[in-house]
Amino acid sequence: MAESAKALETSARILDAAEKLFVEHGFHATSMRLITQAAGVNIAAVNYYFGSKDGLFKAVFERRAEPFSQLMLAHLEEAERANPVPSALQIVHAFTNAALQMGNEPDYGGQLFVKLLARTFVEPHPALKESMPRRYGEVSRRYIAALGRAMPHLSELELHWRFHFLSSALFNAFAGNNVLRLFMAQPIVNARDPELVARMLLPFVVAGLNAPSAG
Amino acid sequence: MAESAKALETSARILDAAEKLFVEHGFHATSMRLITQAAGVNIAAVNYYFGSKDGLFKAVFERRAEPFSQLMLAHLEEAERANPVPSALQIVHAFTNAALQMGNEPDYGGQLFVKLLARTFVEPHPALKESMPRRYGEVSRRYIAALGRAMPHLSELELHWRFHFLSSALFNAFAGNNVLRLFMAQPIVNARDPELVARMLLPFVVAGLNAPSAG
DNA sequence: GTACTTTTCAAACATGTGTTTGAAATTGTG
DNA sequence: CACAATTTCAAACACATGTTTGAAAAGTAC
Repeated sequence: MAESAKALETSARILDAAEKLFVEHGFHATSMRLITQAAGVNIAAVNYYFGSKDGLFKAVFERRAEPFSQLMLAHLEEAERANPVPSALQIVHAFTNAALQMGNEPDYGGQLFVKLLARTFVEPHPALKESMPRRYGEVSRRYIAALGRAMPHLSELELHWRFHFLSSALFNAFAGNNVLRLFMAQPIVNARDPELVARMLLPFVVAGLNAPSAG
Repeated sequence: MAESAKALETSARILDAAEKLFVEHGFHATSMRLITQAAGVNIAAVNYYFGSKDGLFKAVFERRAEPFSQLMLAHLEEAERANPVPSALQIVHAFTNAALQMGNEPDYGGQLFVKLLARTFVEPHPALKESMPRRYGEVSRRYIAALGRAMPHLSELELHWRFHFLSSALFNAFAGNNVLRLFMAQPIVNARDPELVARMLLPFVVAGLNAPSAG
């Protein structure tokens, strides 16, 4: 039962390298040899510690998933303590602050997890099908409920749509997926600076949330 | 120089199958054998007609890129004929109508191209680095300019940000990237119906565009 | 019908993939 | 120290990958 410091360090190094490479190139385009080489460990170490490449991906995800969900909840609860019925702006702030804090604290893996989430939206991985809703189901419901109190003119269904658009916008923005870079040779927006993204995005999504019903 | 009907049919079948599979599984997770099997052609046919897998991807993209950019331009120009200074709503309508029309006309490949675009935002392919800005640079500038006339209170930089958020939201929405499906077991939003998506999305993005400056 | 080009095809190519093996090295324990 | 469990490692495994080959088939032109 000896979990030596060295062993912990090895699996952590693998997780760090894999996280970075999965974000950069995606799951399929990242080979085991690339990961283990970047981590400076033997190629067999991944299977030794995580069973398989799929197991590694799941482990990479789960290391950040719980802290981030707790961060999201904590910021929402803080907003609700300050104001029993927080405004759309305050709710979005809770969301973005969670993402920004995740990016700032090195222990949470920088911006990487948010980027990984954004990637996973368009490239879902079977290994997450079960664990993610279990972790984020309640968080999502809490945010949607808060949005419902802030915008009572919207139906339950439309609230879900708004939350859908909100998350999509936030994660894509923070992930730095620069749509314009595909469309224009030299886009003048700098989608890499999270603080700037948050400042630019805020008025957009808050106004979107407060918009009248589609009817 | 004989371009027989059979040859045209073969390359078209490859393009159709590849387009569908690239959208479904992404570039790296789609093998040549899967493509050629789905198209009912020999595996060597891809290299014969398109040189390589990368060449095929580029060809898949370029078949739809020009029609879609022309559709986007045509709808914007139509809006500007009806009203010299179209509102944000009318500009977004031009955008969404182009996407919807692309989805409805079978000759344009259904919704597939929009989905492919959305995928390519997070998983850029080197083969498109040059051709896309050449095709969509002017279209983007025209839309941004139109947005600038509709919202004169925004700076050039902030206009680019708004257009960035707008395109991101539109493409992700139409691509059916269901963020909520990763977060909740049974999301009640149906992100697969383009008409419904457009109706739900419209008030959100229009209000977002019209929002006051971030200052 | 013959000569030529274009297209198809099965087979093989070299290389990359995730994974397993079994022994060596290291670490923890009595 | 000696014994056992844990961790590392080079090598090999079986298989999948994109690509190429060279001959057979189909099509075109005179």
